[in-house]
Parts: sequence; C-alpha cells; structure tokens
Amino acid sequence: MTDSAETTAVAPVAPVRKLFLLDAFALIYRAHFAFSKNPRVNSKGLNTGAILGFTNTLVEVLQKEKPTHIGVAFDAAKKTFRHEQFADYKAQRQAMPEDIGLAIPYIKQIIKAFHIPILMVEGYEADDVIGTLAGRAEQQGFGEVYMMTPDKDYCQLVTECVKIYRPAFMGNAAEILDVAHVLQRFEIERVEQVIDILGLQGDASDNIPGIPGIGEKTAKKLIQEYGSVEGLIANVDKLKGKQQQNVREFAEQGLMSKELATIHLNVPIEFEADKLILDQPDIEELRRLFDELEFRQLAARVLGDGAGSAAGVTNGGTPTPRGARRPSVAAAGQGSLFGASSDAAVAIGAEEGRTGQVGAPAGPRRTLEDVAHQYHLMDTPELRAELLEFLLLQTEVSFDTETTGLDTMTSRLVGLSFCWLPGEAYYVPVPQDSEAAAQALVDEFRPFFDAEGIVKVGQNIKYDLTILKHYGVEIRGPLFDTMLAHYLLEPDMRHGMDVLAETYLHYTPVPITALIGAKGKNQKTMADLPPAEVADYACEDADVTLQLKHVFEPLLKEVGLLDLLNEVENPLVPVLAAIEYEGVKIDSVAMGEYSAELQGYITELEGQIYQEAGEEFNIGSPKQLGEILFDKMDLGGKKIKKTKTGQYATGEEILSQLAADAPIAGLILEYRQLSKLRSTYVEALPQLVCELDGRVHTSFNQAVTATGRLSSTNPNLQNIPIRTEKGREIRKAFVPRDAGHLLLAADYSQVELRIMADFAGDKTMIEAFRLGQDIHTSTASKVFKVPLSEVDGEMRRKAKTVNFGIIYGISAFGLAQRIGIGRKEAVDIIETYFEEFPSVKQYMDESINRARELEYAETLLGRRRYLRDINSRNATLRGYTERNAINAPIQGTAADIIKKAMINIHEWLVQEKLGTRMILQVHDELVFDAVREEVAYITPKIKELMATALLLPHGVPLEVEVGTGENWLQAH
DNA sequence: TCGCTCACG
DNA sequence: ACGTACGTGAGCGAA
Repeated sequence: MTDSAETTAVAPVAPVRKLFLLDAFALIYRAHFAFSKNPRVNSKGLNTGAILGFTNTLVEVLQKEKPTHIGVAFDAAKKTFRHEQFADYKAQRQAMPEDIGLAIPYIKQIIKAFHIPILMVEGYEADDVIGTLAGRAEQQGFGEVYMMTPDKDYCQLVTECVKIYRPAFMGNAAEILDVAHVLQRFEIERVEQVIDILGLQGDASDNIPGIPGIGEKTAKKLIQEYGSVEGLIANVDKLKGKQQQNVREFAEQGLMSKELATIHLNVPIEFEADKLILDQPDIEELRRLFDELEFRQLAARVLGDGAGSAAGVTNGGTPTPRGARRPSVAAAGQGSLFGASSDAAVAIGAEEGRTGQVGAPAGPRRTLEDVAHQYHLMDTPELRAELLEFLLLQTEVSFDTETTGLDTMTSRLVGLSFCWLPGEAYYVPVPQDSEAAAQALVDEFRPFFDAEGIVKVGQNIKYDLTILKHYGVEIRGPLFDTMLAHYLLEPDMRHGMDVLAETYLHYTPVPITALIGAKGKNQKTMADLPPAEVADYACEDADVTLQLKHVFEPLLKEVGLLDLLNEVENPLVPVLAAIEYEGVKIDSVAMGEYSAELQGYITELEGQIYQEAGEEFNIGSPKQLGEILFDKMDLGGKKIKKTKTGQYATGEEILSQLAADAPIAGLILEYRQLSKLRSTYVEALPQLVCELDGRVHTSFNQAVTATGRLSSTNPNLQNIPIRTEKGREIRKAFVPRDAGHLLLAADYSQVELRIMADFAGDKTMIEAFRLGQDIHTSTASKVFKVPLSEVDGEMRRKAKTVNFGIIYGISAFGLAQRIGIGRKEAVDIIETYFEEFPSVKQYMDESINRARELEYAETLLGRRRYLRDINSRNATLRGYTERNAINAPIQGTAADIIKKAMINIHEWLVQEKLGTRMILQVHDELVFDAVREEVAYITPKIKELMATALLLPHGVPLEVEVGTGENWLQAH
C-alpha cells in the first residue's frame, strides 16, 4: 500500500455514530391507544395493536434513520426512588391494561430477535436511564443521539447533540425536537427551565402536584419573570393576592414537584457503546414471531419475502363443478340445492360471538382456500330456474349485487349472488351484451325480490336496492343489513364487510383488488372479468353476509337492540334509497349567475386586502396569512394564538377580535365567507348534477355518526348555507322538479330541547312547551328574573345560547366565550338556570352517573353510544366523555324520532299512491318535492306523522312547522 | 394525506 | 387543577 494521496482520499471515514434510545412503555401505550378504535385481534384472541404499533415504529426508525447504535429502555417493574420521595407518585395511574400486559413479553422477544439490548435499571424509570445514557454518549463524542418518545418530559434533556425523536404517528410525520423547539414551546431561555415549568404546573397523570392555581400559562409567565421555582419563591413578595398565598403555602410542594419532574442523570449504568451497536437481526426468530402473531404484511416488509400465507386468492376461481353432482331436485325446504352433505358445507365461522366489545374467539384465521364451501356458477336458463325455485322456498336469503362501479347512478349490474346456507352460495352472471338481456335476467328473479315472506339479508343493502331500482325492481319483505346491525352494536367503529368477517368470523375474504386490481392504471371492473372468476368472490360476499347475520342477531337480542334494528334502521333503508334515487333539482343557471356575482365581490376584496397588507399573497393559505398578519403587520399584540402544529391560528374567532382595530381582518373574514360559498356550493353543486335526470343525488350514510344521526355526502346536502344572507341565496337554486311541484319543508321546532325537558321531567319547562310559549324567551325570563313581557332581544339571545349549551354539557368557560361575557357572569347564569330548572340539573347528573355505571349512554329506543372513557383518569378526556353522556341520548333520540317519522311518511305516501316525494333530511327537517294539488292534503298529515312518530315519556308535545315555496329558501 | 377553516343541525 | 359545548363533511394549501 503506497502512501499516496489517492489512497488516503478513499480511506474509509469513520461513520457518523448515531444512537437511538427508545422509551418502550411510552411508545407501547401510544401504539395501544392508537388501535383502540379498531382493535387488532389475531385468531388466538390476542390484542396485537400495541405489538404491531411498537414494532412498526422500531422498523421504521431502523429503515429510515439507519442508526449505528440503538437500545430500548423499559421502566423497572419495582418502585422507583420517586415513590420513596413522594408516596402518591403516580398513585392515580390506572393499572396497566391487560392487553398491554400480555403484549410486553412479545415486544421483548421481538426486540431480542432484532439483537437490540434492553436497558433496565432497578429503581429507575426509563427516562432516567435514557437521560443518563444520552448524556454519557454525548461525552464520548456521539454527535447524534435521539431519544425516541412521545413524552414531553424529555424536553429537559435536549442539547446540541441530544434530541427528541417523536416517531411518525397516525399519519403525522416523524418529528425531531431540538433546543430551539424546546425553548419555543415552553417560552423559556434555557432548556433546564423545562423542569421549572413542569414542576410549577404539575402533571395530573403522574400525580405531580405542582402549585395550586398555576397551569401552563401562568407557569410560563412566572418562569419568564423569575427564572426558576427557587427564584419564584425568593420573590414571593412581588406576587399578588391568592397567587402569593398559594406560592407561600405550597413552596415546599413546588420544590418537590420540580424534583419529581427532574430526570436523573446519575443512574448506575455503564455506557458501553459497543454493546449498543446495531446488529443483524435473527431472521428466523423474527419470522417465527411474526408468524405466531399473524403479522403478514410486516413480515413481508421486514423479512423481504412473502413470508407467511398472505391473504389467499382463489386459484382461478372455477366454482365447484355442478351438473354432474347435481341430484335431481329432491330436497325441499331449507335444503341445499345440490344436496351437499352438511359435513362438507362447514360454516366458515359459526363460533358463538361475544357480547359488546369486539372479541375474537380462538381458531385459525381462514380464507377461501381453507374452508369447505360450495360456490356455484348459475349461467344457464335451467340452472337459474332451479335456483329461483329454491330461493322461493326460503325464509331468509342473503344476496349481493356485483356491478361495474360504486356510483349507483352510473354503474351497471354484472351479477347477483345468493346464499341461504352457510358455505353454499350461487352466482348468477348478468349478460353484458345488451340492456334488454340484463333486464330480462333481472326480471327472472322478480318473484324472489317481490316475495314478502323472505327476509333479504345484505351488507350495505341500500346499494343493492338502488342498483336494482334502475332495473325497475322494488324489493319487498323485511330487510336485514349486517352493516347496520354492527353499527348498532359498535356505533363508533367501522363496519366494512372485510373487517367484520375478520373480527367475527376469523375469515379473510378475497380482496376485491385481487380481481379488479388496485385503483389507478389498469383498473378493471367486474364486467371485464369472466363470470367464472367473479363467482367465488360474489358467492363469498353473500356467504359471509349470511354468516354475519347469524352472529349479529343473537348479539343484538342480548343487548336489546334487535327491535331498533328491525323497527327503525332496516325499514329506513328503502326510504333512504328512494330519497337518494329521487334526487333534488338544482337550478344550474341560477348557480352560474351567482357564481359570477360572488367572484366579483371576491376580486374586489382581494384588491383591498393586498392594499392593506402592502403585498400580494395567497389569502387562502393560513400559513401565509398568519405571517402577513402577525409577523409583517404585527397585529394581535399579546394574544397571538398558535395552532397545535405551531402555526398562527387565523380562525373566525381570532379574526373577529382583530377586526375591531384592523380592517384587514374583517375583509379577510368576508373573503373567506364568499370563497367558501363559491367553491363548496355554487361551483361544486352544478358539477354533481346527474346528466340523466338533471338532479343531484346525495348519499345518506346510515352508519357513520356516533349518535344515530344520518350524514350526507357527495354532496353533503345537510350543510347548505342559511345563516347568512349571501349564503341563504344558494337555497334559491334548490327547486321543485317541474312547474307542477312545490318544495315543502317540515321542521321540528326545538326537538332536542323538548326531549331534554321531557327526559328531565322538568315541570317548569314542560309547562312552557305545553303552553306553546317561546322557549328561549321563557328561559330568559327565568334566568334573568324578569317578567316575560320584559325579556329583550339580548336576553333572549343569551338564553338561547344557554339552552343549547345545556344540551351540549355546558361549561361556564364555553358559555362565556360564546356570548361574550365574563366567566363570573356565565357561572351566575348557569347557577340561576339550574336553580330555576332543578330537575334539569338532576337529570344531567343522573346521565353522567348512569353512564359511569354502564359505560354507555342510550336513547329512547335503546340506541347506545359506548363511553368507555367516562371513568378515565385523564380529566380532559373524562370531561369530553361526560358531555357525550349528556348529549348522546338527546341528539340520538331526536335521530330516532325523525327516522321513525321518515318511515311512516314514506309508507303513507306509497300507500296513498301520492306523487309527492321525500327528497332530503336535515336532522330535524324533511324536505318534499310536493305535487301542488296534494299540498293541502299532505300538510296536516305530515305534521301529524312527524309529531307522533314517537311519544316522549312525560308527554311533551312535538311541534312541526311546515312551509312551501318555489325553492328551498321560500319553503322556510 | 393531514390540518385548518367553515358550512349545517 | 385541568380544559373547556354536541354532531357532521368538504375544499384548500402544504407536504
């Protein structure tokens, strides 16, 4: 080797050493709760959310950050020195959830399989261990040390070289916090002051007391002023009033809190860099673990092979042969069309489900390949005839439609599948060569769809109903929608068939992408595939749906929700299908004109704003706007707010405050309002007009809200403007279908308040409703203690806000903000309110107590909303859940009522063969496209059906206001 | 894809 | 002491 310049140039440079120290428990807890909405349970019933989340994070950091050194720290199981210092330390902390306890051993095994050292020191917590090691690493010349944790306490440890690495989470990108971040976040000058802040404000979750009366803001202010807790105590004389008293009295506690918040850097542990060097993982062990845990995707990603049996795709999809095996039709009744022995047709899932919370009984997770099934392609007239004959013998059949897309207005039917015995299903392809042939095929099955005595089971059956409507089929007989069944069981989860099959049947259906590919290039439709390939998929859907019904029905019965499903949700399905199918006529010409008008105003405002700002910028960008207002123009003074992502907040509330002395703020608000109207409504709606009939067809989703309300998408027709003059104008473009029709709008007046008054059994309020008084005026008279005749507009407005606030689970702070009064005054108003309406107060308390007991709230019809956080130790979360406990029964009962009314009205319109059609629901309002001549006849009947849809227990009457007009605005 | 903002009940 | 009214969906900008 010569000593030439060349060789020295290529001599290996010592790689930059990059150390990652992971805080295991903090990451595990976070991962666990991230999956709490849709728990991941493997086939052995193990909740794997925490394991998967943690491992994902670990893998991601290994792949993306390529550390040279790494270690994972765990808290020691035993008491730490902090417990000795302070007996209550972390006393509030709940026991570790069982699922996490079970996950820990797996996580440790995985870490070991990665050959990563586990760091644990008795008597110390992970943060002490990490802090100590990070410091020593820095001393030994590590230039990059990352403490991987979501925990803000670590901010005190950040230095030039030691930083916090907050892993990517719930879609947020990973984030590195350095010294500048910490100083900015805590508004301090030196990193060490983090502990002064934390010590002063305390930490409820760790039971660090802090000093009473000092929260985040005050802590920042005081530390800015006095530098440290000690400095504050030394200068206690300079404080005023209560604060001075508190600091004096709790000085000791403040110092102790600071001590508790301090991460200790003298943990007896050696820093041996060599032992933390990142090593090759034990592939075999990882494969074994991932296999056991059923982490197929992760295995594929980490181990780079298609490890494990990825979700199975059927080979070719040729259905079980048929002709030869088919005995002449002998069996009758519920028998199999092909006389398959019941052994062969093993049910896919069929385990007893568990109640309430999603559960996963033991058993391997299966796919089409693993399960005995008989799926048949019925593609001749003879086979179809025979199928129909059998269908008509059943009392319950699940069916599914295969179509060319998801949009009901434009998709064509490709096939039908049917199932009445688990494991055995039939697929009927629909001819694609002509409309007439398709129609003829559908007509063949009309006797089935018409049969009153057959329960039709489906997953999101509204879709199938709508598709079939385009072929002139109106399905009769009871419906059972498995999506809605699950919605009632677990309203705040997702209800897609694949997830349901996984969870309740331990079965992984063939993914649709296996047939038609992923979206994007080369996306096929069902119509592009030979029927034999579609058959397995289609049959499986019907099969799984039937089996889900068999699981859900007993579960619903057990918790008393079966009636709600059968009396409300299922019967509502065809009503919604009809509403969506009808659509709403939009006057696109009027929209176009209005768009131009708005654009005129917008352009003008833009000019004025640029002039005020002294430059042009993108007003629609909150980022740019914030910089202009708060940096360049220096507005806002002391009360500049930041959003949680660190940007300037520029919301309505902020700008309104600013508007008093900065004209630009008012202009921006107006600009925002008009842009919103133009882009979201005036421009967007005409584009969604269906070419075939000139109307807009929204989708009402029946399974998204946590309370039982409907929601509307594509477009959302439940948020068409009305509150402002320029917004209201848009309603003029919602018009009747033709000159022979009018729009008729029927509104419940103050349903939610009536429901609350009734549930509370409040004599005063009930009386006011009985007498038909204006409820807000009546409330104002009570709360402000003046005679009814002396209630002025301002008092009524405040009382109205209070009434709404009550329904939402009022807080003095919130009320004060909304009506722009002091907190003290708000407290007084609320107190007076509860004195005047004592049973309301009692009812609120009972609602919360009941929810604490049951862990759910329920509506008049027994609809549940689970409130599993109501006993949480996290005060914020608990408060939120308590407000839900108050609001959910009220909002949900209102939803129950209008749903009932919709069913009854729809049935009545059909029965009377009227031409009037229901076309919209907006939570407490129904809109009809009414035949002019029918208006006089239907108006009182609609009122009556709405008012009597459900009777409230204490007999508070429901009132309905009806209006008609040439457009939606006039109808009000 | 997410956060922000804002439309509705 | 904490943080602060319930429930939705859509368009936009920034990554």
